[in-house]
Amino acid sequence: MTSPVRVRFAPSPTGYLHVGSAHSALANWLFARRVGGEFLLRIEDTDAERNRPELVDNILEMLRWLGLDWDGEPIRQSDRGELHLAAVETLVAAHAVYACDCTAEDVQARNKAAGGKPGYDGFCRDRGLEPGPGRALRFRVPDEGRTGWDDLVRGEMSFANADLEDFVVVRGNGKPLFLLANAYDDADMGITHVIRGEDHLNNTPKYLLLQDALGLTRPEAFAHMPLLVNEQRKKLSKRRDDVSMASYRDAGYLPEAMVNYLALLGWGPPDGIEVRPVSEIVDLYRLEDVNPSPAFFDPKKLSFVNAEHLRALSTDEFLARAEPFLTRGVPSMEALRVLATEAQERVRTLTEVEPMVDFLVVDEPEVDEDSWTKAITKGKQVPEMLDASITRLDALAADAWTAEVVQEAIGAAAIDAGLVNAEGKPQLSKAQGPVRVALTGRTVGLPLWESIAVLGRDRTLARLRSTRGRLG
RNA sequence: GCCCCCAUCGUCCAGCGGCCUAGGACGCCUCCCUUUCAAGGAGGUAACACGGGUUCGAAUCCCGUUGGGGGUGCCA
Repeated sequence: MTSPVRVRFAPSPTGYLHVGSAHSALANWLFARRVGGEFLLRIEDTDAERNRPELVDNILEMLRWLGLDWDGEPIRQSDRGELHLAAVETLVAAHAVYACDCTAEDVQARNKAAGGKPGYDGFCRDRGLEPGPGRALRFRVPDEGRTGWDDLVRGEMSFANADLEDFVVVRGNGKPLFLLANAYDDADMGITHVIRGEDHLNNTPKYLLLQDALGLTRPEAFAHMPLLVNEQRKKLSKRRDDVSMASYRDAGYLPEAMVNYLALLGWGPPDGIEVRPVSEIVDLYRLEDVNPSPAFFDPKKLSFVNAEHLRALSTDEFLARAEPFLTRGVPSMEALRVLATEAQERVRTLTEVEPMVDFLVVDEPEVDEDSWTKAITKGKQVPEMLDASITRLDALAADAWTAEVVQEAIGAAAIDAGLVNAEGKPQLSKAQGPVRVALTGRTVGLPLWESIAVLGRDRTLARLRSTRGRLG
């Protein structure tokens, strides 16, 4: 009987949660949820210099937003200092580490003299220095043999010990380093599968050697996830790529769409259906099926996936999600509901809802210059069309103001204005241009008749007259 | 430099020795539908990096080359 699965996401609060870390977190979460294991959170905040506590809040907030719920309380690595120190004692007692007082400059100078090879040269290995202030502790890496592991994504992996340098485990100030804290905590917390980014691949043999030296149980397996890269094929970096999760949330992306898209990076469902509920992805996702090559984070496809999820929402749900993005005012729910399904079909992000419905809440529509040029300045029979529209619509009773009636009126106006085709039918395509710009300020938007119906008789006529007035 | 990883359309994924004249998706292009824009429908564009093996047979296995990336901290 194998032990129950337990995985962890171990972010370091040195930056906001970005799509790359979220991708790793997701792989952990999907794995744990499918097999009924535990998904733990461990904040790796041992570097006091670079830690920003407020970033922990951001990381937790974004994980919650994505729906990647974790089990138990987040563990702070900084609370585990004593355990790490005890582990250091074990290493010292076992002679697995030795003291070293070389400075980085010393090492570099010797390397230069020796032919320019970077890395530690083992200078202090046999000097028998006593551990003490200012002296780092280095791990005595075996000269021979290989250290390997089972990698769910990449198969059997192994490194020659001879290629590993004697890495530092404890700083000169007595503070244990990431490698030690990480390897120790994973074992101590009973982590069975270590799922992380490929950038940790080179750390893994050191990690394993450390656990061996401490007499700890190694994880059953690892999974080194493909890196997410930008269009230059470089690892996504928070510095140059603006990939913070919060910025996507604020740009109107749905968390389920983000999760869906992230899952598609390095993996594809067996039935080829890419856009689907997260619950289905939980059932289908397999680390064994993850493609090990780096994947480009494609905003265009994210956009498509988001649009699909947006359309799958019920009207009420769509409105609820869109509401926080209506910063210029929220039209009445009755008004919104009429246009909601139309808007839902057209937007790719929630931020795109506002420009489609803001004509309902502003006093005067903001006129888009290009739209004005296109439909008014360069339009045909514009004054005639506006005049005819005003006449026809003004003739309608307020209680007969429906999309159907409005459509008929505009059609009649088009005929009045001479906008007819060979068969004498109104050219609605041309006729609606000036009217749309007069009412919404733009040439593109939601279906006009419905928009007019919702805008109401008074405002519609007022805007048409105002625009007609501008033409002189 | 050294170590390591990766290598199928522009992008993501499928393919795990014959079903491949390589499939799906995004993007892009054309057409249809149409009150604008979308959505939808129908088409189209486009890839196995290269060279050696292994095999009756290779996109699939092995080796090399090339290319890309990651690591190489008393950061995580």
